[in-house]
Parts: sequence; structure tokens; C-alpha cells
Amino acid sequence: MSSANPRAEVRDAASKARLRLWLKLLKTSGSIEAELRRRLRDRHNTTLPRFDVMSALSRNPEGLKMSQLSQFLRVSNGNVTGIVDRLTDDGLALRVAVPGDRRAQVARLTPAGEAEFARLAAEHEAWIDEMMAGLGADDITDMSALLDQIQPIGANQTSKDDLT
Amino acid sequence: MSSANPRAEVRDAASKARLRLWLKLLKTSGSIEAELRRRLRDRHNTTLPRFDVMSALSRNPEGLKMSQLSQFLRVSNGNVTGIVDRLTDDGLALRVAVPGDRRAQVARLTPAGEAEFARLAAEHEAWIDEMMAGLGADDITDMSALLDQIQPIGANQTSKDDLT
DNA sequence: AATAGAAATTTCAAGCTTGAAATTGTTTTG
DNA sequence: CAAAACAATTTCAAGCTTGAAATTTCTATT
Repeated sequence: MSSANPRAEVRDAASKARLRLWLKLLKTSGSIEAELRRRLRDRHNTTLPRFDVMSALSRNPEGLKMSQLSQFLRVSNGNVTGIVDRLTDDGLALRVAVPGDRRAQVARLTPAGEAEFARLAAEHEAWIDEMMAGLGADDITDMSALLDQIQPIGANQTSKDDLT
Repeated sequence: MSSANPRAEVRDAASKARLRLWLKLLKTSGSIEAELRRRLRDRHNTTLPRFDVMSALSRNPEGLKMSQLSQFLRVSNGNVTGIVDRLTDDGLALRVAVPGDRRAQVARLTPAGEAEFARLAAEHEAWIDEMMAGLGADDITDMSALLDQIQPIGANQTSKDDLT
């Protein structure tokens, strides 16, 4: 069964190699993410989704409409509703009516929310720096270029943190 | 404010570069994962967690104890309980008593589960192959080596799909 | 102005996920 | 052997996540 079509084996091997790479990629990002969640929980009593929302709001001090927020974070509308609810309960965020459109609301960080996020963000960056300490400047450039070659859907969806 | 300590700027730039790379890595793996979830749902009426459990069971036809399963997948015990419950409800998995230890049970795929997984796995591999078509053999080798440089915790936890 | 259609949000049910507590069963040891 | 320690699972509450349905409020179009 090893020569009906010699090309088939090559194709199959390449496919398996890509699958292995995907599993490795998944494992790496999953491990980083799990460790971040663990530290946010144990050291700061918060969660990654909350951090993500606060991060988005922090970059938009004037606030973001709920729909903008969910687009930016690439999650559903109903999802941010709940997260902002809980941040609001904790006094870290608040909703402000949008003048001229009574349907819409803008979510913003409170001063307490900004202060809290500043602390979190500094830690977060240090954690990432530590976890990726094994990569030098060139490695980062290389890996970035390689990641660009992966196109899950085709077009290059923007956001989920542009940090530009 | 740009020369109190010249090294500080370099350190800071490197840190920012690592952070950007992490966000990119997260975005890429998140996009792939989201697309996989979407296709599993729309085309096969199932979910990624179910696929993962079935995959693990498929590689262990003799079955896995619930605790082995959760270790292998790196998720909590309570988590697999629920997923296996639902697979069982659907006739794709079943629990078998372990002779000699009445606390333990082994989860296995039913014949229907095996057949179903065979279909899913073939599709899954093709999807990954398609999404990563942009990477050649050398790219895969390079990326794999770069991923090895990232160590979220220190030691190199095994599993979450070893695929040997 | 009436109304049909679109838009911004929230609500909801279902499933995933976790860590902690509770159950049930096994093993070690005083 | 009793009982304390340990082990395998399940149960539970809380939060995350989604897509679909429901609300409320615009915005055209007639």
C-alpha cells in the first residue's frame, strides 16, 4: 500500500506535519493563557475576559458603545453585557447614555477601574516578557512573519488587540 | 525622559515586542480555533470539547479512566464528567466499571462513536491543512523550534495531544 | 403621521470551565 | 480491625460564551 500514488504520501505527510504544528501552537498559546488566567485569579482576583474588557476601555477613555466593545473583542453582544455588568457591580466600569440615541450606551472605566487596570497591565506585560524571554528580537520577527502565513478564513480580520 | 538609563529603553522595547507577538499568537490560534468550532457546529452539530474527548478516547480503544482523560486533556475532573455525560446521552460514549476498583470507571467510544469520530477526524485534518497551507515544510520546522522557546511555566508539561 | 425595517442592547437556554465540597470506595497504620 | 488518610468521581455555584429571540428606539418610506 505504499506506491499507488507516490505523491499521496508526500501530501499526507505534509498534512500530518501541519496538524502536529497546530497542536503545538494550540498547546503553547493555551499554556500561556492558562497561566495568565491563573495569575489574574490568584494574584488579582479577576479574570482574563474582565482584563480584556478593561484593556479595551482603557484605550478608549471616552468610552465605547457596547456593540463597539463586542466587535473589538470579537465576542458576542450578550457576552460583553454580562462582563460589563459585573465590572459595574464592582465599581470598575459604568454605562453612560449616548446623547441623541436612547438605544445606545457607552461603557467606560471609572477612576477606580483605570487605577486597577494600570496595575494589572504592568504585571501582565511583565508576565508575558518573562514567559517569552526565550525569544530574541530576531526570533520575534521570524515568528511574526510565520504567523502571518496562517489564514484561517482568508481575509485578515482586524482587532482583538491591535496595540498599534 | 529618554536617557536616565539607556538600557531601560531597550528593555522596554523588547518587552513591548514580546507583548505584540503574544497578542498576534493569541489572535492566530484564536481564529483557527473559532473557525474549527464554527465548522464543527455548523457542519457536524458538535463542539470542540466533544471532539477532543472523542479524539482521546479514539486513541485508547480500551478506554480511559475519567481521571486519565482529564489529565490527558488538561481540564478539570468535573469538566469531563459533563462532556462524557452528554456523549453518553448521544450514544457515542459509555462508561465501563473497572474490575477491582469500584470507585473508578473507564470511558470508551461506542461503535457509533468511533464511526462518528472517524468522519470528524478526517475533516478536521483537512481543515487544518487548508488553514495552514501557507506554511511549507521548512516553515513548519522553524515555527516548531520557535514555539519550543516559549516556556510559560518552566517545566515542559506533556500532553494535550501528543500525537507522538 | 403610520408603519415597516433596521439598529443597539438585553435576555435566555445550553454548554463549557473551574475549584471546592461532597460521595463513595480503598489503603495504610496505629 | 478501627480510623485516618488517600483516591476516583460527581456535584455545585459562578462565570464565560454563543446564537437566537425579545425589547426598545431610531429612520426611512409611504
